[in-house]
Amino acid sequence: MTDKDQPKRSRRSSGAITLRDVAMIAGVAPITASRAINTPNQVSPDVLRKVQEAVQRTGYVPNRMAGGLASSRSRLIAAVVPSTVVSVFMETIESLNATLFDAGYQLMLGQSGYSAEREEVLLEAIIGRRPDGIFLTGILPPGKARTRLLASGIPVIETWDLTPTPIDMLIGFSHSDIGREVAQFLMSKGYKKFAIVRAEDERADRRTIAFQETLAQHNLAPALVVNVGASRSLKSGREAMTRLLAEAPGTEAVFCSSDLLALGAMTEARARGMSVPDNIAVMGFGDVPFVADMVPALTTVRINGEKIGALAAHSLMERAEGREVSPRIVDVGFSIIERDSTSLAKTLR
Amino acid sequence: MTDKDQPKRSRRSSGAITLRDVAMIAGVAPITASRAINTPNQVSPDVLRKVQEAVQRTGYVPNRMAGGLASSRSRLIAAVVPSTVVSVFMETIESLNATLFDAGYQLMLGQSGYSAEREEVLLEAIIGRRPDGIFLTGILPPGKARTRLLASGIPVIETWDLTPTPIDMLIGFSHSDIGREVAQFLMSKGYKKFAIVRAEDERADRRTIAFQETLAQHNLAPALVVNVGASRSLKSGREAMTRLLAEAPGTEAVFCSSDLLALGAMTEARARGMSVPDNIAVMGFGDVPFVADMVPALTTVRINGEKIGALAAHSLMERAEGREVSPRIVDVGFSIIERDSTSLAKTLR
DNA sequence: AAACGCAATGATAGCGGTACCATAACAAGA
DNA sequence: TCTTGTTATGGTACCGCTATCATTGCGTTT
Repeated sequence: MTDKDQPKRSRRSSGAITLRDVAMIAGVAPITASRAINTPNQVSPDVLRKVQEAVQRTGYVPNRMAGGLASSRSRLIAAVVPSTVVSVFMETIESLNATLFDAGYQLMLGQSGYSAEREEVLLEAIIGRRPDGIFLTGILPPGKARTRLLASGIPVIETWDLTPTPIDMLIGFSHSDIGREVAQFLMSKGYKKFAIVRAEDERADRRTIAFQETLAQHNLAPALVVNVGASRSLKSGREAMTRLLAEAPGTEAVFCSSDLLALGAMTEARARGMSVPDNIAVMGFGDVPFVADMVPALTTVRINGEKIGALAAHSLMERAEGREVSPRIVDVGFSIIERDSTSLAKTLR
Repeated sequence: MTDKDQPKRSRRSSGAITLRDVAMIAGVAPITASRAINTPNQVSPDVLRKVQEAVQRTGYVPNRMAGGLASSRSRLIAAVVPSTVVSVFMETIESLNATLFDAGYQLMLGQSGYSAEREEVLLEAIIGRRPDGIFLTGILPPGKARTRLLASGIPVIETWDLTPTPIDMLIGFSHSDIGREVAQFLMSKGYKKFAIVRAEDERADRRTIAFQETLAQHNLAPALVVNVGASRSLKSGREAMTRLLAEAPGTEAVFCSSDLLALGAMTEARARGMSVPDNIAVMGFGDVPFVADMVPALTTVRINGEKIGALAAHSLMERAEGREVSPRIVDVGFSIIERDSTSLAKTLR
């Protein structure tokens, strides 16, 4: 009796409670039950109560795949990050996800793994889900993936960078500005001999170039650049510092591509009996939460990842609901957080 | 002409290329085109070629919502994490996602934010998407959410803990074992006066209890326990160390609930002119990548998060494809990684 | 030659919702 | 009293794909 008491259910059915079941129990048409659930103020209080009771009793959970198919609104937003373990990106994802969730959207997560090839397959998989919006960490260079995305008509938001020609929307900041302002900041502290520890990354490239240009404008020698490749680990920072001290022992200040690299540089300096900042100043990028409380506290560049996430969520939802967003390009800027790792070295005072 | 040349397309259509379009161009029935795409060896080489050409020309991307609805297989896996910025969890998510993606599955990410209430809403939203599987960080206590999940019939995998009564499947390790073995390890190094720095968390609780029991079995005084509440930041670690040194100045070794807390404890100790491990030993939990290369390198408990993620992915996919998984409960264990922060203190030698 | 098996293709009917249009009941304005 | 408008409800036809069950054609078997 328990197994066969619903003879009308086709063998294709998933077996779960459907809107039809709820409607039947409530004694209304399926479409009315749908309205009671989605737009309660369009139905009479009596119907509302009956439907809610039926939902309670059955434990009905609407099938969003079906709803999405019927309405061409998936209430799904896709986000692409290079890696999920880099917390500087995940701060943004966390706030993106939280904002979306509160508005009834779900987040799909994709990892591009810093590879263009993988990113293309990923984007195809994403488009197949028909998300209402796509969040990209970084900007998408011209190519097949970009064309696909453009053709899909899905709202896209690129982040973490600035370009005059985004696919659609953009929330970011200028890496050139950062390079320039960091150089100016360090010069203003009295340093004159610089080094840069950087990862192999197009954005780090632009920061480096702007940094060097600024030095040149002030007639200072170019900074020694140590490229650590794809690795952004603390260990790479230590190795970079080792190379740096060998090649340019007189370096007074080091600008690192990430806080972790900076932490590595500081660790190596200390391991060699040097003091930060008394013998060498170190500056990071990202303002990972814990660098504020280390000794010495790290001077770094802070990006408001939370703001990027929340703004992106709102923009995407606006577009998903058919409204236009303006401006399409938002520069959220950055701030240099001055802490103890860049006090003017005693020996130079 | 460009706007009106498809008079048969209903105004409800999303306007995208559909399987029907591809089939028409290839000159076959929609169902044949579907087979050419999904099970190519079921069609003739001639049909296969024509369909592939049509897909190429149109840039067709199958609508997985429709496919999922028709087949009751969404090829979607949902993962729930307390927070996305805690890299110890994200290491698992990264490998889970990578494994799933290679097999054609997508990942949906939800943040429970350590709150039971929010988790319940989240699970309802997840069930609405009809994922083929659900990955949970931690185990779900009895309650409404657990009942719902059980009723949904969706394969569930709980992780990061061990219990004889999982909802469905479980991949984890024993926190009691950790507490015991860490105590034994530290005792074997010659330490006798201990402290524990812990977050407010049921799992930390079990580690603490086992730790204390082990001390008691060896007739040692119980460890001083400093509870830092919900915060797992470096700053909390520093504050905890401050309290600890005030309340139990003779402490020889500290076991911290996370690597970040351990890092904070070490920072504070150093800031007070103490040496780790010469004056006090510190041990962490999690083996975050960078603690191996700090000075001193941190002794910690390593969980193979990557393995948990990959195993979970395979188990969930097995179940999604209708096969059984055994055993249902897997203990992946843990390892104590001995580094420099727990060498026997000089003063005790 | 009849019967059978098998591979390739197609027709049909959903999956579980919502958009769109129709209808009924009743209040308000002319 | 007769429109007209408004509110609440329902009927129908899809959304874009796949499960299921034909059908066709052709080589094999006996």
